[in-house]
Amino acid sequence: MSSKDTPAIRQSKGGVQSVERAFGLLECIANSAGSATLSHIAADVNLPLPTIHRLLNTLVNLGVVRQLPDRGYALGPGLVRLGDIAGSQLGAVARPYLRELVAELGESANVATMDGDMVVYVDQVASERQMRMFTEVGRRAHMHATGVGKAILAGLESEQVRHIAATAGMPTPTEYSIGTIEDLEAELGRIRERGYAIDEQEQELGVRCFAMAIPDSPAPLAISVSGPISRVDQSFADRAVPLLKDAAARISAEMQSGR
Amino acid sequence: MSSKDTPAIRQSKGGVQSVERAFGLLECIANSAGSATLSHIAADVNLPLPTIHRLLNTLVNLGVVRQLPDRGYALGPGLVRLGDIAGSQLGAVARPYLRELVAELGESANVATMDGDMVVYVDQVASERQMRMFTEVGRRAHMHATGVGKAILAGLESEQVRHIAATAGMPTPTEYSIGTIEDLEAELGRIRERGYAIDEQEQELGVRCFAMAIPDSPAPLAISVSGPISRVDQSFADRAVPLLKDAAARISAEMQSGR
DNA sequence: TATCGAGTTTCCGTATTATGGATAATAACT
DNA sequence: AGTTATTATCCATAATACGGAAACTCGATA
Repeated sequence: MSSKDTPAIRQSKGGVQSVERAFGLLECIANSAGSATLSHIAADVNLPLPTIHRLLNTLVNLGVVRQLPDRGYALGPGLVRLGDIAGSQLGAVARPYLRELVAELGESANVATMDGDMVVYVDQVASERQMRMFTEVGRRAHMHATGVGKAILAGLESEQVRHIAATAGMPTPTEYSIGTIEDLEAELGRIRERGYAIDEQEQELGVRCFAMAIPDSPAPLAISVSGPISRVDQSFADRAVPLLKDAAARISAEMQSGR
Repeated sequence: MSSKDTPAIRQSKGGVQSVERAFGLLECIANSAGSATLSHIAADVNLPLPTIHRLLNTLVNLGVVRQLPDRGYALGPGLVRLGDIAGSQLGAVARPYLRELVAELGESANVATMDGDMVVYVDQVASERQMRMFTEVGRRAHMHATGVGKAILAGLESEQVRHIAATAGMPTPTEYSIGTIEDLEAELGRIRERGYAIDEQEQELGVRCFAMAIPDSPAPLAISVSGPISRVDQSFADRAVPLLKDAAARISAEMQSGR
């Protein structure tokens, strides 16, 4: 698991050193499932102990890191709050359009963004149906195995796609999931051609999903509608695709205008 | 809305200045719904423009802040990731105990923490039932209107409770919700006496919930089980309360030991 | 229970690093 | 086009974070 890839701490030219280091520590703790001890952290990031200790103290005072009774460090509730707000703000623009989609199509709609090498669902409007698709907000999933993920990947360079697949791996949650880079690239080609992605029971058996990337968004973003294959069929697609396209364009426009 | 309370940026003795400032900026952006412009931020936190600009640049490079086409700043996807991990790590300790609760009681179980003046659900184990309680992980709710919230409030000072109620407000989602500080304090008294909180259709009609705070946890934490009033009745309570109590104690113990 | 050692925390002189006034560039407004 | 408000860049200054060394704490071992 712990690959050599640990990028230590990236020092960009005009950046504030201590801030970059602080987030490096957060990343490090995030990667060490549960808690991380001071020396454990010191082994990952390449910094002297006193420096790490001082930074961590600052973060503890800020509430973004908490120190356990055994002196280990873990991410704190302050981050939950910020992350939650960040997610809702990302999703806020899309929310009304998702509502429209749900109202017109009767199936759940989602927005997701790419973070690192995975997709994170940032908002969802659930359908009123009894049996409905449910995706936890904040949930992370592999890009190649989701509609939104593939839609986003289709907008990236081939090189970047390969890098993502390499670092995140390509597990196959179902027998329909894409398992090789070759298959993925072929699929991305089809997506670029037709303008939207289909998740054909690749994430979960019995679930079909139509997804589309938001063009020119500040952060990579995609929307989708999904539901059981019995309801989400060809005639559903005929209705859904134009609506998705329209929604994506309007969300994009609203994002450009800044507000 | 914009009260004088803006604490600017707290400079604690042994803290790293730039890191504290950086998180001050994040807080500021979080409070300004949507985007915040450079000068808008400068008005809130009391810092010269170049300093803010440099810090923001650093944060943008780190991916925790994104800059919109209109040059406004908003929280970025990096925070979604960190917040998500922070939440799941907080919940990770509780997860196995939640599973036990669900297995024994057949209803959904939750963990929530307090962040600022609201509760945030950090994890949930859903029951297998068709009709089940569903709470989105990461969702925030008012303290006074939820079982977990009231359980946490019952462990705080009266003064702090009043402060929270004042800042967050006391909306009443249902006709059963608590609407005044007086009623809330009386209810908290009852909770302290009996040792657990009941949410009696206060959050959503038809839903009853039993909640208990985790004693001596590093961050305020509470667990709960909830379901439709038809199933979650007195006999359910008789079975649930001892189990809740036991689970809370064991989670507490595990948290103390650090791991 | 005494001794040891890994891991953690505090101290403080140093120079590296962030700082912010001044200025230039850019966008918004009239 | 002229003007103002806002944002971005420079760079000399000293304040700030830095990290070597040493004290301390805790847990393990004899």
